[in-house]
Amino acid sequence: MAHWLLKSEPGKWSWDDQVKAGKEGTFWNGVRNHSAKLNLMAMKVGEQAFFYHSNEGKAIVGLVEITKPYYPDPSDPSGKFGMVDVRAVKPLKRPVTLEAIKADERLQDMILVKNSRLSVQPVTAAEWKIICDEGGGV
DNA sequence: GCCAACGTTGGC
DNA sequence: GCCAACGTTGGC
Repeated sequence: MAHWLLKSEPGKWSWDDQVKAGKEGTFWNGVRNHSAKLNLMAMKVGEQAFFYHSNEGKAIVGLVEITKPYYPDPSDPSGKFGMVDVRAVKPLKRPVTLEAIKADERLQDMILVKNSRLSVQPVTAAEWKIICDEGGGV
């Protein structure tokens, strides 16, 4: 089972917004980057992803689950990009900050560290576990 | 098909 | 608010 990391600016779409979207979840749109698109396409229903706040907060704050696989994004005029649906699973007890990730030598290979601009990223099983532990357990 | 110019993202 | 990194666009 693959794991992922989704970034959002809390001013546009925050963890609280995601929680309010409830069990049904909602679409994760706005991706306009081919690397990110490939990652979206690889996602399967039931897989989990970290929810990361960029710019403000700069921390992983919660876990979401994919509820619908890749489908076209109607807000994209080019028709090239798509989206998935996600629902909030649970918040981390303690958010894991970018600072903490950068300070952990085991996490230096994370794309978040190496290519901070990619908005949809894969996370390895090892990284997933370390961050879950760091965040107070799942 | 190359590459310069431009726009956007996101950390600081 | 600044600027570096990256992607995309468009002229040639």
